[in-house]
This record gives sequence, C-alpha cells and structure tokens, in this order.
Amino acid sequence: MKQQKRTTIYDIAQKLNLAASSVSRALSNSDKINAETKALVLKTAAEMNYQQNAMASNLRKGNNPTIGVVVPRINQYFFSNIIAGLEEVTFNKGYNLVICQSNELHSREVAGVNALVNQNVSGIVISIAAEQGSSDHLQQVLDRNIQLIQFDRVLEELETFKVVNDNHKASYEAVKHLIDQGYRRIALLEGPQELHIFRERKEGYLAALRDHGFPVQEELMYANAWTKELGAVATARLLDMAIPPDAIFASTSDFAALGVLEVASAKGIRIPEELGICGYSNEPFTEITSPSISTIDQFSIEMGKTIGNLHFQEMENSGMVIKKTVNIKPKLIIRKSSQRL
Amino acid sequence: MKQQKRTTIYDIAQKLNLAASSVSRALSNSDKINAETKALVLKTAAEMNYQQNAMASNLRKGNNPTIGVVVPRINQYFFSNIIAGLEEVTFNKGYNLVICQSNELHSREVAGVNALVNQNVSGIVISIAAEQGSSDHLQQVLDRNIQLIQFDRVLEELETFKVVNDNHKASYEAVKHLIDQGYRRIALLEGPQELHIFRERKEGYLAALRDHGFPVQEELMYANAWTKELGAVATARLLDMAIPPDAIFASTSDFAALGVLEVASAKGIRIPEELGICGYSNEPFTEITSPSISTIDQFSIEMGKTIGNLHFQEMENSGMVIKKTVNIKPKLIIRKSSQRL
DNA sequence: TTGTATGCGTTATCAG
DNA sequence: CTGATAACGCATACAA
Repeated sequence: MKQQKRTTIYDIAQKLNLAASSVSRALSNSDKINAETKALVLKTAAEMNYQQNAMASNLRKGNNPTIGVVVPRINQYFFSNIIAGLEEVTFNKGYNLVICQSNELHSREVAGVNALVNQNVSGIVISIAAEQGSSDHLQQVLDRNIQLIQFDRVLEELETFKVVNDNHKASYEAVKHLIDQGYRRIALLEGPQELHIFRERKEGYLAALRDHGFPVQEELMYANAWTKELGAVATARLLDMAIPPDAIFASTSDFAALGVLEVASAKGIRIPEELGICGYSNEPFTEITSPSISTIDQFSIEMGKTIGNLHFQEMENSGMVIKKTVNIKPKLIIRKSSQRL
Repeated sequence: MKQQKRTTIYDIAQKLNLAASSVSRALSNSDKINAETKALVLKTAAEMNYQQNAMASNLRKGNNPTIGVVVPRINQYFFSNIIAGLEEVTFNKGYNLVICQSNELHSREVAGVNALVNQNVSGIVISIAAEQGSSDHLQQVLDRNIQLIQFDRVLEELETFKVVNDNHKASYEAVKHLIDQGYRRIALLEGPQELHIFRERKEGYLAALRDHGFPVQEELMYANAWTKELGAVATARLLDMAIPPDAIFASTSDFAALGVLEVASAKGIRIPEELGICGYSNEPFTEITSPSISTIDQFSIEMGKTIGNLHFQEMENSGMVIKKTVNIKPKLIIRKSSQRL
C-alpha cells in the first residue's frame, strides 16, 4: 500500500506553468483572475483529483469553520435531536460539527472544551454536565473570543447566549392541568437541584400550587428521581404513604414517569382514575405506553436550529449584540395518563 | 470586545529568552530537554494561558487525529448509540469525532465525505445512505490512504473493514422462532433491496422457511415497509387478504413492527394469539408496548466500540492487515408479541 | 541540551 | 490579471 502524496496547488501550478497563487485564486473563485485560466485550473484540478487541505487553509485564514458540541450524552433523544437540528443549519453554511460527550462528568467536559479550543473552532455549543466544577474552561472560551452558546442546562452567571425552554412555565402548566383534572395531592419528582432547569421546574410546581390555593407539602416532593429506576423507587415510597398522592409529576424525565407507570400498574392502581401521571421531554415512547403518558415537548430539533442560526447571526454581528436568552416555549402534550374528566 | 491574540510558542519563548523549538519540545514532553527548563516552560505556558493551535500542529505533522462519521441520521437510536460507543474509544485515545448526517441522500453523503477528506482525518466511519449513487467518493478515501470503515449498511465491493450484524442469521432465527411458536403463514416486511442488509434479512427469512419445509409465498412479502406508517399500510393490506398471515416479521425496523401492532390492535386482533409480531433493532420502546414486541438486539454500543478499536488497530499495522468483515452476532429478544405457547 | 533553519499547504500583500 | 514572497503556528533535522 503506497503512501500517496496528496496533490497540492503547487503540483497543479507546475503542470500548468502558473504560479501557485494563481491556482489558489482560481480555486477560491476570486474575481481577480482570467475566466479562461480559472476554467483551466478547475479542470486540471479535477483531473488531478485535487482536494483542498482544510488545515492549511484554516491555519492561514486564522479560522476554522466548525462548531463544537459538548453534551452529556449523545445517545439521548433530546440531545441527538439538538445535534440533528444544529447539523441541518451548519451543513448549509458549509460548517462542520465536532461532537464530544461529557458523560455527565466535569473532567470530560473540560477535556472536550479544551480540545475544541485547540482546534480554534468558531463556536462551542454546550449543555453542561450534571457533575459541576469550576467554570474556568468556559470562561477561557469567552476570553478567546470563541462564540459560546449554552442550551438547556446553562450556567446563568456566564454572559453568553442561552437557548432554553421555559421550564418554569411548562412545569406550571403541567401542574395546573393536573389540578384542572381534579387531582388534589400532586407529588413532584425532582432532579438534581444543582442544575438550574430542575430548580425552575420545581418553582413552577410550587407556583402552580400556590396560585391555586394548594398547600405545599414537603413529603410530596421527592429528590433526585431522574431515571426510570429512581422514579420507580420514589413511586413505591410515595404510594406507601398514609395518604398517598393522587398524581405524580415526573419533572425530571419521561423515563422517571415510565418508572411511575410501571410501579403503579404493578400495584393494580388505575391510571388515570386513581393516579395521574405527567412526564417531561416527549420521548417517543410516551405515545405508546398504556396508558399513553402526558408530557412536555421541548421542540428539540427546532432548538438545535435556533442555536445554529444564533451562531451565524452572532458571527455576522461580531459579538456586538447583547447576549440574550432565547426561550423556546415548550408545549404540554395531554395524553391519557392524566385525563380523567 | 477586543480581538485577543492567542499566545503562541513564540510569545512564551520570548518571555523566557528561549528558542521556540525548545518551548515546543517542552510542551510536547520531549526527552531532549532539560527537566528544569521544561518545568519552567510548562509553568509560564499555564500562566500565559497557552493553548496549542491544533491546526498548525496537525498541518506540520501531516495528520489530524480525528475520525469522521457519516450516518443517515444522527437522531436514530441505533446510530446515536454507534456514535456514543465510538466516542468512548476515541476520547480515550485523544481523538476527535466529526459528525455528518446524510439524511439518506447520496449528495449529502458525498459532501460530507469530501469535507472529511479535506480535513485530512485519519479515518472515516460510514453507514451508507439509502439513496445510492457512484462510490467514487469512497474510492477516493481509499486512494488517499485514509482508513475507511463501513458498518451496518455497507458497499460490499469496496475493500474496507466492515462491521456488520449477521443479518441473515438474526433473520433466520426470528423466523425459526415464529415457526417454533406454531405460526404457519409468516409475512415479511422488507426494506429497500438496494441495501445489502435488507437483502440479507430477506434471504434469512427465505432460508428459514425452506429449511422447515414451508412454501415461499410472494403475496406474503411486502416491499418497502420500513417506517411506522408504511408498516401500518402493509399490515392493513396483509390482514385484508383472503387467507391473512398469522405472523408478521418486520425485518426493517421496530417502527414498522409498531405500525403492525397498532393496526392489528385497532382491528381487535389478539396478539400474540392470532397474530405474532417480531421487529428489528431493539428500540427502547419495544419493551413497553402492550404487548411488548419481540425484536433483535444489534449491540450498537459495542459495535461503535469495535469500530473504534478496529481503527486504531489498523492504524498501528499501517494498513497491512487484510480487511476483514467483523460480524457482530445479534441476539433475538423474545417478548410477548410472539409467544403463544 | 539548546538554537537555527526549513517546510507543512494555503492565502494575502505587494509589485509588475 | 499574474507572479513572487511572506506568514499562519508548530515540529523536526541539523548544527552548535
């Protein structure tokens, strides 16, 4: 297997008795070049199988048309959708996407961000890991004038664009819906409160209770129930109470809601008659459980596109815009698990 | 917002009254440098907030430690799992991952591959789009001595490593299982036969019928039913036959199987008593439908890891290894939708 | 061990 | 319109 040398602009310049600079101009579609020579160059370039060396070009131009993405997990519906939406936008602009997953680990998040900085990417899109630490790595990104866009799980104190769902509102509406359906003891499955999004969801829950004259009962709020397994455990406990809840809002995820559903079904509790359930995220499976699970759609694909557009818009304005927070309005999807009227 | 210049090795060389080469050596942990000066360089580099310019380094070294991935859709469970598994391996080796999605379009696949070639990536991992065309773009990858690994949907004629499931065997076993459960008229939902994987699955189906003395009946084989909607349409047709099938093997996907389940349920057909169903891919939702859907697990995360390992292994052997096909053995997951004994 | 010089493949600047 | 030349930031062969 021979190591084949790539053909460079010099090779094709030599062949045509031209200067490399002319070849470069032809290839970059400059207007400072004769139309005929341009055509000739293009033709021979194709013949010689020329492909530009992006690294050299980017080094010279001092910028790298790629966007780095750091997410907790690539293979989660929400995140892979964000990426898919983002890719849609970046592809059309000729930008590349470099992906890192933090696995919810701060150290890996830092490593990923640094790798992206080293590559001189034009922007970094991030949703921070559950395990948190110093935000120096992100501050560095800003110092180096790399566009930084946070989404979903954001660090508020950093002055960046943020694309988030209105968690408070979504949560409020979910609880209001449960109240409207006649549920009176509504339990909450909480996520890690270090993450902003979960605090907001809790506040939305509390606000809805307050606004409708319901008492806040500590024993109905169950911390850290954000997987199917933890949701199941939480449900078992809640249903064992002297006066158990008549509805459970799994503000953490649909997976937690699924845990609720399975445990409750196993106990022979009728849903939605005896127990209302609402999840969060509109995972595909919520549509096909029995009963189907009410949930909140976060418009993840649109979010990805919004992030991409924001990046290019900010680039054009070269960072002179005020970094604002874009709120994607989530939508309550009412299904059978919470409809008893 | 000031455009901040990145500090380079020259900056830190100047500050320390050293040559840039010495700084470079210190930073790259060379042994041809005094331990003290190395420590000094490292220290000041940190102080000056130095980050290596990967593009310059890669250009000089003539290689780019990143792997490009081209998949039809990022946000599909199977593919995002492949990526997650792959990322696990590449991260540990300090490699980056660049992701492109073809959206099942040949033109986008070509564009993606070319972009990756331009970036001089060390390897490309691809699962080809349903819409097929010339394979010149992939041949180019080989000509340029870039590692090419195909997975799942592969072009057989190309001499590359291939990581695939044994589709034939999985399909065979699924059908055998249905036969063992006493089903006698087993229908097949086929995928686009241009794709190798779907031809193999069909052959597995045919082989199983043949080996068990069942006649092959053209009217039981339904082409191009690889989405939930198409699966539903196919099912409606099949169930309307004079002598309808008593089992349906959705060899295309679990989504198609879901379409089957929904249509059959709506018609009041009892599953698995009157109709057996088996899907393909072990999507998370197959576990929670009612009844749960029998399916085939492809071990996607492991596949991703295998691909990664293969890349590095091949790199070390500098391509002298014979390009073989790695067969990941899929596993039949028997659930309620096909168990009536 | 350290410094000097050169080149990786492009693009931008300046003359012609 | 075209050619010569420098520079992007780093790594290496060679000399000291």
